[in-house]
Amino acid sequence: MKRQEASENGRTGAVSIRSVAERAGVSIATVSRVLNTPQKVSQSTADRVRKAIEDLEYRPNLFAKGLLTKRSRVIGVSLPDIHGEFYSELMFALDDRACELGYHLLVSSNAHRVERGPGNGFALDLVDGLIVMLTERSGVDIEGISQLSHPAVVIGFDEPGLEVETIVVDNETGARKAIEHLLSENTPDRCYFVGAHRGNIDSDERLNAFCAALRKRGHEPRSDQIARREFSFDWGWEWAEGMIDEGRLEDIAVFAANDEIAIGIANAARDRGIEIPGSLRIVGFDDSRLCSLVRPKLSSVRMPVREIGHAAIEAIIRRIEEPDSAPRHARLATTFVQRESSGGPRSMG
Amino acid sequence: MKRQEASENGRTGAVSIRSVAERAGVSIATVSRVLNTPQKVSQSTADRVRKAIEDLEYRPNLFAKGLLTKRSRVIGVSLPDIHGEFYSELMFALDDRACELGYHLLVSSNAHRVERGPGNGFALDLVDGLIVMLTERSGVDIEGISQLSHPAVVIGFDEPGLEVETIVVDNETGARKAIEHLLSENTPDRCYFVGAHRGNIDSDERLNAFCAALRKRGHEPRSDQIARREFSFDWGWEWAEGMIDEGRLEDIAVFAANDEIAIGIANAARDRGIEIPGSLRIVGFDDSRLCSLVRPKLSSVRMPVREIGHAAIEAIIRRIEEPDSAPRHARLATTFVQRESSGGPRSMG
DNA sequence: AGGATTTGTGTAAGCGTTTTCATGTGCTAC
DNA sequence: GTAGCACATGAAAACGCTTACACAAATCCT
Repeated sequence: MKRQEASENGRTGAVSIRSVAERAGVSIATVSRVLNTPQKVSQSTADRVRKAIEDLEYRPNLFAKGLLTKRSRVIGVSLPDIHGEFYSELMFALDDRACELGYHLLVSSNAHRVERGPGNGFALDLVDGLIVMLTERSGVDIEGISQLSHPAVVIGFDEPGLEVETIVVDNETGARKAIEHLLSENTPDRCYFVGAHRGNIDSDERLNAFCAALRKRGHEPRSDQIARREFSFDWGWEWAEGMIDEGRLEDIAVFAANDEIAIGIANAARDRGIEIPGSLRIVGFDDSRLCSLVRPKLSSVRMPVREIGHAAIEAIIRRIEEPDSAPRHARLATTFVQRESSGGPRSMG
Repeated sequence: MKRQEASENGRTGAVSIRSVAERAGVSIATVSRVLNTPQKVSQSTADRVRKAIEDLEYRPNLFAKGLLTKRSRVIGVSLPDIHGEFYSELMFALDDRACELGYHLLVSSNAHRVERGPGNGFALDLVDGLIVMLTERSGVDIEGISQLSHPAVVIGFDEPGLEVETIVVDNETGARKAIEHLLSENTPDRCYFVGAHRGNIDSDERLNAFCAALRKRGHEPRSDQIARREFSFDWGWEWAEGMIDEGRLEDIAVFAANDEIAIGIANAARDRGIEIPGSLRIVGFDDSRLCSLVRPKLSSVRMPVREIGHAAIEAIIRRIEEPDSAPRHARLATTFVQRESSGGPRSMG
């Protein structure tokens, strides 16, 4: 209705700070102050200005503002090629907290675009800071990230003495609990690890926990107890088929590096009449929604996804607003969630 | 190393178009032309300027640029509270195409923030256009959306004579195929619909297709053949339990409005020893990854998620770049994917 | 060959803000 | 009374870029 009211100012149709100033009978400086430092403006003037702002439906031009302040209240988010529940949960968590704190999210899943170089993609220069999630150890370019002209927070990768803020998940805690649970009924030589390819940070850490637990029981893991390829249902299935063909998928325990692998294995086992958890005990990882959807319900290790998201936003905002504070390094715990697929003493959820 | 080279220009440390101009011995206008309209610049000058740009690692300030051009190459995306595979697939599709076309995504899942009003959230003024996805018929505020000062594209809602560009899924095509498939072995009076609450656009459309198919067979759907609550595993489960208690979950067919509901029903059935697809035939909707993970594999109707994403980006960019073109209205087909849970003649996937 | 055109470049006027500095007003304090 | 001060406001200078306009040099036409 009163949209795009022609400003007395003439020229451009858009309503600018100038139109507001004229309507309120003050200078543009005062309008600006009402918006940014109201305490510097008398009550009566402020009211008049606010009225004008409302009448005109004035909204400050963010480009002009950004030009001066070098701030956009936009956070760049670069996620790896992860799918499903994890992705959406993380995004919601990021978005949640960002909104709460008055920031916005500029996302690019195509992580490669973090690279700089004029002309190219990531509107790197629009954002106030960058959240980068990593899953692979290789091609990390942590150096590059920490030398960006913007503050950055890295999710998923940590290393002593890193200059950027980091947030990692402590795969070890939950994994150990899970494996010990398996070891309560299976001997170490009958426990298996099925994960993603070497180089995947999480898979590797989970494997480390696996090996450590076995060694603690005095058993050096044999190479055939460890299988690695990818985080997929098919890989789990295929591995299980192989094991079954060799008659080795019985009376063992499997620690899968994620839920999809675990379910692949479980499905193959069931199709071949192997009882879970009777003959085959399985634990997955991620505690995705899948766990309660499949039968038997899958024991798993919970990732604190929401917490990661919240922490990442808080971290990046801290770095944006207090660039000189020392970068922190957070480590969030994982927790074992026992369900049906691993049998054992107390059963829940 | 050569980061933040002090510009001969003095003042600010950052490298601006001015530093480049000085280094290349040209005016800033020429630098700008090299970047934006190279054909207006002689080859030799252009080379010199490009060299300077490279040396200085110059990157144009997007705020200044936006201030003039009123363009940011950023697209706002507002998604409803959807989770899981669908969300991530859609985001990837959007991101993919957006990147390809040189745009970026500013997302806000908290859709409410589309509302305008000064001071508040959505960096509405930074974006060149807006993609809004809707799932509920109520509170649509389509008017509001079409009156925004930016071009907009609506996903999921269409209505004759709408001023905004729209992209919807044709629930009907796939749904009809699915129901006809069920009707090939079950009589219309033994077919059930389990969906989300009235008002959810997709659930309602799927229900319509369900009713239409039954009527075409000369059967007016009884109210007990239709159950609605929400898109959740638990709802499916609960509904199935109720049916089982009344001894009515046998020798029937169920068309669930999404996969989660379907799986809830299937799990409840299996726990109670009802054979699928022997005694109970089920079809879900969405063709999510879940379908192949559960046993029996779930027949479903595929949503063209990638296509939606791509179409949305292309649409919004068209509206941004040719604001005067007539808004289009796309309707993307859904397709029935037969698996195990619905039995029937040919079995695949 | 001389004017008309084209081509390449520079000058300068903004774009809509924030912010420094100067100015003016009305106080308090001597 | 007037020096001193706090407070509210305005004028104007940036911020880094695009682009209309002006102008010189090179190119074209008859």
